[in-house]
Amino acid sequence: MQQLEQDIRAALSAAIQQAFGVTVAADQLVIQPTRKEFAGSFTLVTFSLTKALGKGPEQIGQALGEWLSAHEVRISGFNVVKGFLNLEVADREWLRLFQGLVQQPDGTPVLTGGPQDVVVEYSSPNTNKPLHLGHLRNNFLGYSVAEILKATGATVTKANLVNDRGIHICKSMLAYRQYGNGETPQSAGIKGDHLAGKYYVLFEKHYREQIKQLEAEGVATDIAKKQAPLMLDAQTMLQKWEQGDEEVITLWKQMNGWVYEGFDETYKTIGVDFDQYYYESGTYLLGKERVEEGLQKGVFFRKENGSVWVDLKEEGLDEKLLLRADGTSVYITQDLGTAELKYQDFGYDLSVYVIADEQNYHMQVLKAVLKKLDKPYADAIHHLSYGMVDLPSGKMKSREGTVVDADELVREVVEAAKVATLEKGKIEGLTDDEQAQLFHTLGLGALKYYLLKVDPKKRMLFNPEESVSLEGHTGPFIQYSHARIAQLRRKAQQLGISEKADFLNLGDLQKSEREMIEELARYANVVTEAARTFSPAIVAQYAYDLAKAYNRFYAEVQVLQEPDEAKRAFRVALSAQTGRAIKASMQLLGIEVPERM
RNA sequence: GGUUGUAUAGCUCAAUUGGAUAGAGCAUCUGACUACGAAUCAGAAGGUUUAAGGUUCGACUCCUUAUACGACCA
Repeated sequence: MQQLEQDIRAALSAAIQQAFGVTVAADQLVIQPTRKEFAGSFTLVTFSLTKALGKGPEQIGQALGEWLSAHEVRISGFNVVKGFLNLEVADREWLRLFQGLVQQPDGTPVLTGGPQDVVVEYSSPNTNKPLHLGHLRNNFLGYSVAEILKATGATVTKANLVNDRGIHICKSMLAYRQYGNGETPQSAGIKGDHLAGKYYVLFEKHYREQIKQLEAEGVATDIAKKQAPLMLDAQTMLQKWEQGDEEVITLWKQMNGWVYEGFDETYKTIGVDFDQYYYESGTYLLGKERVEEGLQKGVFFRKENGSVWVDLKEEGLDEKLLLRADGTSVYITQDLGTAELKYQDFGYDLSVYVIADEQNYHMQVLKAVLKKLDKPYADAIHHLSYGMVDLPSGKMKSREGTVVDADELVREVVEAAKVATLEKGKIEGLTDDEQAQLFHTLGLGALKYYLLKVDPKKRMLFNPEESVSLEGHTGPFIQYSHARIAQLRRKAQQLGISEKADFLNLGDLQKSEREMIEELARYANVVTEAARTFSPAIVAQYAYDLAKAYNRFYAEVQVLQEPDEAKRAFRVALSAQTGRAIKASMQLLGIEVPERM
């Protein structure tokens, strides 16, 4: 397709030279896909040529159309509508293109000339509570972007930076020590991450009670928040942690260990993985070294109280704190360390951070600080900034208990898929294990597709009912098309129908056949664009377009009943190729496709 | 207060980056299973693209101002 467009551009450029004696570079021409309501596949916008050629847009279209029809065999027809020259590509050319696609092995990279060594950091949870809906968007985005970049031939490392230290973890630990009675995930029968979360909630509850009590005693709210005994205890615990207090460290290791087991289970269930883990406890010291480096280079400065700052006013940002007066690190300190470590480990030419857009400013600062330090990898950093997920009831707020838990949500979507699938009654003959696997594939397919089809940059609304829907613009709609193709191929095999034939001499194509080939031919463009813009939504839209086009084709023409042997083989092959394309696209989204459903 | 993002059909989202009559899904209405899987397909209806100006042959897209909602920085 890309090649075909290049050829058409070149031909148009030549046509302009011949017909008007003016030179216009091929890549300057404005070419776009022809809109559905007109005949043709490629459209030249001739408005932009009127000045250079000194003729009206319609006149130009007519002249170029005639020249191409006469001189370019691949153009079988044309029509001019106002300033648009619509070009029809010969069916034989489409078939040639199709044959090329069929012969391409699965997993052939789409070379884009983009970055080759990439690190994608995503998920990056705190260890004081379990994953929620917002994390799911992050995880699905990160996994998918990594897969998309891989599809362009890049070597991609998926990294997870675990925020395993800080005041929030101490809160869970403190509450556990006070109220836990030695409970463990095993003894309580709950996942480790949920157990930690339980004590975090417990801390918040008692903490709030203490604040209320202080307020009742006449203490001002902001002071009460700082002076509540639980908060003081948590801060003491954090200091002890930084000093390496044995008891605190032991408890910290124990609780984090539980949390990691819980996370691993969730990651496995939702089908994401990581090649490399980083822990903030292991990078914040390295970050402090970077701060020291900046002081020595004279790009950072120390205030009277001993705190370290960087002046980013020239970059359009403010002064930014890098290290507290007491020498303890802040978030950005650790990020400086992690960036350095990642570069040491992988020497990337692109480092993607999948982080919500509430941290846009923070990420700008990080990049600016690394530039101040003259780090070679500063420009390779890309913040994949995604919008937060809202509920119909508004923002998710842990304080108000409106957070949608990831594990629970996954259970619900799988259950919904199970109910719907059993209702359809099309899966007789599958074992219990196979059925369970299928429900999981469908439920997760629905959820992932729902979260990935929206442009990452945009804030999105999570509607629970729509997220488990199996009809319309959904994951299961696409999965269904794949299952139907798989069924068709099984039948074709039973009937001894070959998928191989000489496609080039089939004669005229049906409209739905031609459209199907055009869709299939777009794949490389789609991957290129998705990689360039870090947008799985583009792939999601494409997978839907494929399924939609196939369903139309399927309704309009007969495949197995087609009397002409060559056409029959072609349609089976077209179906098979569509199945491959759907599977490949969905894989880029991290979504499995079933053989039946 | 400063910086920044968003605003498209009743609802949720698109619009190939400045091109044709702004497209899908859901919801509503109509039609298609004794044809290869109806989780499907075909069709109807639904829009002053928040508002007002501006640039352009041409604006949902770019510029200015205003309004609403969000995020961040104090």
